[in-house]
Amino acid sequence: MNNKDIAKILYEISDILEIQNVQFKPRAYQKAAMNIETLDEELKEIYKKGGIKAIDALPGIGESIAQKIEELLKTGKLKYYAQLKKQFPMDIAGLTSIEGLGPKTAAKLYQKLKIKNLKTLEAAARTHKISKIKDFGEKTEQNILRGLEFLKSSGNRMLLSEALPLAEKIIAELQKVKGAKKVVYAGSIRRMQETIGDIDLLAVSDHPKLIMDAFVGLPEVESIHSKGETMSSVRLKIGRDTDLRVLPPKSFGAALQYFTGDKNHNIEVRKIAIKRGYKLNEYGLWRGKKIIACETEEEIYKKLVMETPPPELRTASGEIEAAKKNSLPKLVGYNDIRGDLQIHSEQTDGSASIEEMADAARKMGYKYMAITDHTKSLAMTGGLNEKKLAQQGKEIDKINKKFQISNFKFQILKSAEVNILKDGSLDINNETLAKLDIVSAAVHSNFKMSRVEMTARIIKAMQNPYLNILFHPTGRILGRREGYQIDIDAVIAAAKKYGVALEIDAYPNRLDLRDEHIRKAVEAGIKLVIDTDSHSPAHLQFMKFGIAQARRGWAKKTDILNTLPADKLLTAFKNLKKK
DNA sequence: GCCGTTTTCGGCCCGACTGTTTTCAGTCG
Repeated sequence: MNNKDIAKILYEISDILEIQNVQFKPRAYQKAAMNIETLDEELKEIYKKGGIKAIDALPGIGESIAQKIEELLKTGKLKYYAQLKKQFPMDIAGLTSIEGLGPKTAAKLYQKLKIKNLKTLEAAARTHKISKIKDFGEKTEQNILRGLEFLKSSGNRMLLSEALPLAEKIIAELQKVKGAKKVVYAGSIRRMQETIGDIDLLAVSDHPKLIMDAFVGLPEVESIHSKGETMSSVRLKIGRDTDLRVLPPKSFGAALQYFTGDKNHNIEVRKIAIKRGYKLNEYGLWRGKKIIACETEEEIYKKLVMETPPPELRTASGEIEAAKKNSLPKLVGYNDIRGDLQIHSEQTDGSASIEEMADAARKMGYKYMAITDHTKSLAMTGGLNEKKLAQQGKEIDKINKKFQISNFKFQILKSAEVNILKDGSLDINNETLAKLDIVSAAVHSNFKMSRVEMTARIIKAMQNPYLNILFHPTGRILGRREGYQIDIDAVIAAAKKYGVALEIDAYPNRLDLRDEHIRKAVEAGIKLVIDTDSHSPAHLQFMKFGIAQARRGWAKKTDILNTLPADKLLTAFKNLKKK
């Protein structure tokens, strides 16, 4: 029984308690489930080490839920859950994945029509049995059928790199509407989360109706979920939902605050407001019937006696406590990066020449970049061997000389994405590695090793005296694969011991390290780099996603080595090795 | 059922929109 299984059961208990109109408990179970999902250690392990006490100590989990987890870990079953399930034996998670269908509706459908899952739901909707139940009608039935179609056609969430340009395009169209003073994105896009469910937009306008009409009439819109004076929700043709809120100009800051933080952040902030005798909603911070702050986010947070957390941090994971103590970190900025340390050329699997990539990097305002082609054991990319790496080095020397003559103040660093073999050795000899400016390495094969073996393999590679950076340390690909099993704490400890920096790979479907790993690395005091893993000039633009990832991991400028000028960067790598 | 800068007891975030009915429950973010 792993964390996912346990969380799923707790979510289901929450839903059933919700159906039974139990007060407060649903939220408690939901919170516990959410916290369990984000743990990076298995409850099984935590229990083995610290027993029920250690489980009880986890946030959102108290005596009662801890006991239930213990029962699940020991027996694989939970009596309390089985009892609840007897009354409501339907697939609640499946049924409630339909937009607009919640646990209570699922319960009614079960009680009236014995609907247990999506299959029986569809059959009932198609034969018009649903519209005949009391409290249900024609529209509800249609909405259920539409929801079923949507589920069949859509995948999970979209990448930030897909959502951001789409949001920007819609914003550009809405800004043309008469009376539109401001249109911005909020929600998970403003937090720069790695994946996005819905797009949340905010507009400020004195003519809300005009902008709402324009919004639901956009060519990208497929259908309208709801349309009101201040809020509308649509489904786009690409199968994604977008919500727009229109507010009076004065409420802009309050609305931005309200619609940026995730649910947990907002709950926490509103609690603080209540404690201080206020009420906080999307129109402002209220004392009684009087608004005392609303125009900017800063004045609202200030009235609550705290700093304004950067949007990327607003997930109730410590930023509120830090903001109260004025101890929020000064995060690495979107303009702090001076060079990109993972770039591929056409000599392996890139699409452009070294010089073309360098031109693109200079246009980004960088002072340097590293060419990191694959090495020989990655046969499918035509990986370079020792001889070809030496040749590439000579070519780089020539281009650098040319740049010097043109007074470009830009340097190409010699590097490589060296393969870590199954036994943890590198596939390029040390003599050749010694001649590179920076040595980076990554795992590209044998992904399915056990956690113990994979961790040992990577740590062995980190012991190589020439290794400077471990690229995309977990190997995960968003929407495709989990990543290999590693003990991230052990890898971080090894990074510290052997003077190796860890990469934050900015490629939109990698974003590897993950935010919580970055945070651990920062706390452990190890150094990081942010690279794009570019295979074409256009990919260099991905840097902002890597920086966002670093920010969500609480990384400061000083934690990120490629915020340094080239000479200091190379010295920093050397110094890491001396320790 | 959880939690603690009001608290080991008494609180627990907030509002808009829909659908189906006539005043609101359910859902969503």
